Amino acid sequence: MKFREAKNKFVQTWGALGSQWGINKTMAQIHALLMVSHEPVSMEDIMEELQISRGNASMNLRALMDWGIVYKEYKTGERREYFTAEKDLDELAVKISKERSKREIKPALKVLKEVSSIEADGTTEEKHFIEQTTKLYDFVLKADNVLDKMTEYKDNWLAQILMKFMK
Amino acid sequence: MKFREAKNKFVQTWGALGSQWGINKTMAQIHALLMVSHEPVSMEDIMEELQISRGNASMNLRALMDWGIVYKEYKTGERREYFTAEKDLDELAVKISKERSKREIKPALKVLKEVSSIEADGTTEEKHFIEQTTKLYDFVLKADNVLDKMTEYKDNWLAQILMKFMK
DNA sequence: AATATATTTCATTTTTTTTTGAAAGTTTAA
DNA sequence: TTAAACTTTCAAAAAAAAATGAAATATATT
Repeated sequence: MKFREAKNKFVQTWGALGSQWGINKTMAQIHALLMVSHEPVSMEDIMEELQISRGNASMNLRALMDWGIVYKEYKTGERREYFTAEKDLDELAVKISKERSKREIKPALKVLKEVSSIEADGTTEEKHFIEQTTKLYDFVLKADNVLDKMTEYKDNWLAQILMKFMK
Repeated sequence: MKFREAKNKFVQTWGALGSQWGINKTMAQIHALLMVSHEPVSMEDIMEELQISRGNASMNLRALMDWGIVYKEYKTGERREYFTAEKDLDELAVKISKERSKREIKPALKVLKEVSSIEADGTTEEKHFIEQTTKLYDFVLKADNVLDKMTEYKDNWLAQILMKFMK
């Protein structure tokens, strides 16, 4: 396999993986492209490589920057904007975790709290509903916290030991 | 908030959360419905509650069973089939993790291995590509393993300590 | 200020994903 | 074997999501 082929395969695979996890294909592909680029890439280059429109490139780059995993760069003497991806994978994981927690998990937790707090009228049906949604709330909260701590302490000694332990 | 309203809100929220994570809305809604039902539910009931077609219900129930998080049950003397969800949340998490790993992470790892194994020709561009995809491979592999171990030992002493530590 | 270069926005189109529903298939029982 | 009760399948339709492209906007240069 040659470089061009490998690069293309990587971009396609990363795009497909994104789709499966609820991230739009092009957004994941742009990210993939920037991740393996050794120097900043212009919007023109991205459009060319991925064969996508200007509007599409613009919108997905904006989304990636909102996620905090792609940065804009300016080259002196050039008007054109360039882009780079966060290349530190620990940092990338932290940012993705934080964003997904903020955008999706936290709001879901709020709803779980609400619906598990209704007054029980005594029927088995309602009691079971409350019990189950309460358990779910506790579980999701715990998972969210573990993830938070794992990313927070990603490179301190405790985490290192834990990681080794778990290998 | 009354029971009916709360139940509906929960089902809608779970459906939306599913969408955001690449699981089709109806599939997540059926799962939500079964999770909070104190007794087995028939396909007829699911169609009625979620206002969906027979084909849709059938296909998504099949998918949920393929994931191993919904079970079929037979009531003696009845021909109709009933369904229940896995209600143990630890077990649920384990099954979802395992399936996603098998279906999505493992194949992605295979590709990462491939593309990071091309012959470098010496250009900075190619060297950077190989370096970055290799790092990504190692990272994804490590994350996949940590998740695997976490779910495997979910209720043994070591995990308990780790969990406490991380709280 | 006028021009040139570049980016963003968003109504419309295209693509992808999901849903429907009716025919085919299966199972149980008389 | 036939019929009744129920489930699955899948081509077609509908809905949802993503992409396009041209006008509007922004920014730098002369």
